Amino acid sequence: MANALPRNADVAAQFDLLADLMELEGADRFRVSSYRSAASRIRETGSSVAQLALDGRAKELQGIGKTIEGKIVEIVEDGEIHALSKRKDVVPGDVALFMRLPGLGAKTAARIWHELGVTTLDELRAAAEQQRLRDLGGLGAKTEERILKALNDTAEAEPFRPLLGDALPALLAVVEVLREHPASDQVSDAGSARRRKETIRDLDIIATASDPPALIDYFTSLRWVVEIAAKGDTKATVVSNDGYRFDLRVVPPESYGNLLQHFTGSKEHNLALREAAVRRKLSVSEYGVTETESGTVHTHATEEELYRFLGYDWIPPELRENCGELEAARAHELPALVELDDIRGDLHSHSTWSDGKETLEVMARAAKARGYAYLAITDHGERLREGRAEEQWAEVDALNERLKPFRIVKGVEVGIRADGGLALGDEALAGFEWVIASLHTSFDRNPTERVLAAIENPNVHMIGHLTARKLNIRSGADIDIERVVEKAVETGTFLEINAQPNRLDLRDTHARVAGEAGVKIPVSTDSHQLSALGHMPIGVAQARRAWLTKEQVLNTRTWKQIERLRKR
DNA sequence: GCCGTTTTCGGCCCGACTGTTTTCAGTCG
Repeated sequence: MANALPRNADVAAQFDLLADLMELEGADRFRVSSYRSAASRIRETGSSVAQLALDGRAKELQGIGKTIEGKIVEIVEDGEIHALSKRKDVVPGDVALFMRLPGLGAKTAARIWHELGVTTLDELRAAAEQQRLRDLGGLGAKTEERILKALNDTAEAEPFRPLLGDALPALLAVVEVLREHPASDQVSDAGSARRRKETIRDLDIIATASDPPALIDYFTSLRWVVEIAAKGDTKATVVSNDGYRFDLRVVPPESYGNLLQHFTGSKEHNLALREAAVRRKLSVSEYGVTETESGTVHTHATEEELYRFLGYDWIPPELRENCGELEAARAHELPALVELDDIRGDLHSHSTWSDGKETLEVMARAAKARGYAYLAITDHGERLREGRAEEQWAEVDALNERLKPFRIVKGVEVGIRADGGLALGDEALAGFEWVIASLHTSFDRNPTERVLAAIENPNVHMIGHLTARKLNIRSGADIDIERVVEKAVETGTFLEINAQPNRLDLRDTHARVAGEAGVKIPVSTDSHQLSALGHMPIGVAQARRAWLTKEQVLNTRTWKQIERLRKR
């Protein structure tokens, strides 16, 4: 196997660090922000940016030009950006960490370093404790306190971000409750949760109201509120008993569109939107759009009006990541994204025949009650040896007779072993109607090669949760998405979006690469219990973030249609 | 350093908050 190329996340980290070090040196702020925006573009790109740079094609990405492409090649060839290696020799290691402390930026960090000679976090703590920071003009007691608090918080820092699948139902429930209050008019979720990003920090709500203080009062007195972090006439922040921070902003109805758009983000989307507007002599803010020359301010009651005023079609929140949606919206070429109602069945689930909590019948009836036409039961192949598969099929046949026209599909999920083989032999697999192959172990052992071998197996219809990542727990196998997608297209193998809240795997960027290449993508829940069937909406949201249409999502079809698309 | 429906040069989002200040720089989202 060839030397693995650096991952996008590692490439991005080098540019972020380079930006930090240059900012500490007082470099031109636009150069610094170029590196930052390149880092974020690299992080959000599905395919290997290192490979793109080697092919001379990284320049095609927004915000990456000749210079940065060259620096990516330096990473591939020498392990590190040359300019970064050079600066690391100049700037003491911890000084860049000063900047990570909240409220402490490059300017202050550089002054602490240069004027006090403080170069480590320990020295910084000592300087704050000994009240030496206030010797610097512009810094006072408050700053010292804040730094000490930040240093203590960092010690127990958890990188944990709540999962969309956990937080979204809570958010939507609060939106619903606020909608029902007599003082409210329009209420919407906003922020990264509205964009259905896989993890979130705060839960944002935007509302208009006939009586804003009444709505704020109601919001802060809901029974699950355990802390009111802030409360004013138009804005409040509360913490719920399950630890989520909810932010409610009540805004004037005439600029509801402007504010909802602003607070939905993303930052990158808004930045690009505003830069494009500036070129046309318009200044966009959360309060409206100002004509720079005349000073005339236009407000918009809806997002549709705002986007139309700026020359765009309305952009679904899931697409607002500055990954081509603005250009597409201007050209009226946005895709018609798949919707939850398009889903006709679930192709990945477990029962008590393996590690599921519910019987086959309970799972099937629940799927039927959701309005599905079919459910693939895909218990682990390791548990269906020695005649147990045939026993399960007899039960399936009997149930199908009773539940028709609903259909339980005779499926199986087989592990891809460390040696690249599958947990069941070809003869056993051939008996199933629907075969999923998934990585469950040894994620570091040639994961791409093993997945490619599974894809080449004529009995395997779909690869489950491609990277096997677990959000907040492990980053998942380092899969060469390009090669996997190419092989999947060639063989007619499907690549799943697994809707489990801590998987969402394919991730959005990988699913987009796969979809563009022509892979059909099933969205499935991998349910091990009844409630998990309810994760379909976040799986569909993930598909929407990947720009997928109904046509590109496999299980918007009847089972008969899927049978015809399935490889032989 | 990037980028172009006024530009291959000369620009580069916008506003709120904070702390330390008498008018603003730095930081943040």
